[in-house]
Amino acid sequence: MGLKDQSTEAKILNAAKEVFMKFGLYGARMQDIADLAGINKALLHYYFRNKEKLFNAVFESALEKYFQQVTVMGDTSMSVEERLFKYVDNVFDFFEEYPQMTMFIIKEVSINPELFKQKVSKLKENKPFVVPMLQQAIDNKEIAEMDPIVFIVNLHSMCAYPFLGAPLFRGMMKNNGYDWDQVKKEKIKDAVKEFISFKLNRKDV
Amino acid sequence: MGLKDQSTEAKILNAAKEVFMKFGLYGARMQDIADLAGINKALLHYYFRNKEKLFNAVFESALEKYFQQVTVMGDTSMSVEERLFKYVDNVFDFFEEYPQMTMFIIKEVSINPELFKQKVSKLKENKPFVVPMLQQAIDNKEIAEMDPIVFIVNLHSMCAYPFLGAPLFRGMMKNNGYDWDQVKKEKIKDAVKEFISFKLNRKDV
DNA sequence: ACAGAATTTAACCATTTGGTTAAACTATAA
DNA sequence: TTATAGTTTAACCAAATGGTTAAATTCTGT
Repeated sequence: MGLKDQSTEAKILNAAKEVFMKFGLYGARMQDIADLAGINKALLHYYFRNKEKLFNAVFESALEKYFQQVTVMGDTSMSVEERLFKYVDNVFDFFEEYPQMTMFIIKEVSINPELFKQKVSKLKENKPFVVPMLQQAIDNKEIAEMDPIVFIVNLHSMCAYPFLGAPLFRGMMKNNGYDWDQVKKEKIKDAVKEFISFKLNRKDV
Repeated sequence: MGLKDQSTEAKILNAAKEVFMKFGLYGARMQDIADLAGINKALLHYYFRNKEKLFNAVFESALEKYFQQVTVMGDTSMSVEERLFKYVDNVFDFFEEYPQMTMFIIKEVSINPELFKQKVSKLKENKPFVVPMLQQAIDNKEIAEMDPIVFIVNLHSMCAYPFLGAPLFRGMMKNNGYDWDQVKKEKIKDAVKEFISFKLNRKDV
């Protein structure tokens, strides 16, 4: 590609991201993407030969961003608890910025599981995943006994679902006089951290 | 409608449910629904005049089933903890049977928030929602102090996300030699119940 | 048996959709 | 200036898609 053509290609990718995330591969319309990018269809096909290629570009970028931000946990100088707190902060920041991305990835992988096999393999390789860190801390008696997989899934659930289910929660709470996005921002994260402390420090097993 | 024509209409609805849940309103193809139901397009339009009407039938039925099963909690003869355990059992059963339904409802409401306003109002009216029960138990000092909304959202997150994110979890765990659906079935529910006990019984606040 | 309703089908139709083409415009480097 | 590569557009095209029509078949009660 050229040098200063940042603009048009970026506009296309941003528009495509928005439309694909909302409607998925089959539901998305190339015309809508072109309109949103402020160009016409032919130019769209000039940059990305077809729908599939454009979708792949969007999906890969989404997946990369997702795994990049959702596996970061601070450095080894911190305690396990601090690192998990940091992890939660990262996950929340990510969902705040890209609330639809998780849903998008899940949906598309669910429709076409091949996507996962093809795209994720290369990403996960060199990532310091959370589970080994926990297992090591457990072995060292730094933290309480637990199943690290179950724990990390619980943790991730408590972070992710408030954003995924936001359209429902918003509707349900509005009727009861609550503002869901307010509750989410102010209270959920604290509750998650409380859960972490509980699980790491409990003495009985 | 007729009397014994259960069959065709039911076949259509089942097929439509499957296709709409997978691809959403815009992504779904009427031809695919007809094929899956084993009939042709014209018959499809004979039963449901158009795509929108068919979608509404599916969506309403999904929403109804969802709220029906996800608000049931056993009777008042049980303790709060028992009722919440029962609630978790119900939620798990529901997700086991209709793993895609939550995602479907969230997605469609997210695309068209009007859907929620229109369809949910009538359903939520006469349902004994979880929050008031908790608030009352807190007031009576039966259970520990807590924010019932945050609690119920945490709880629901821990139940729902393992099913919603299953396509991702499956992929990620398979590489590490775990079987996600096994883990989910055997361990997650127990962890959720443990969480309930922790929150209800803790003395420090 | 038979009239009328419900059910089913094949053949169509108009619009939408993904994609192409060829021509025009713009920057740029020699 | 001018040849060249990169960029943009309007006009098209074939296939897919939602939807219709009219005729044929099956079911129903009388």
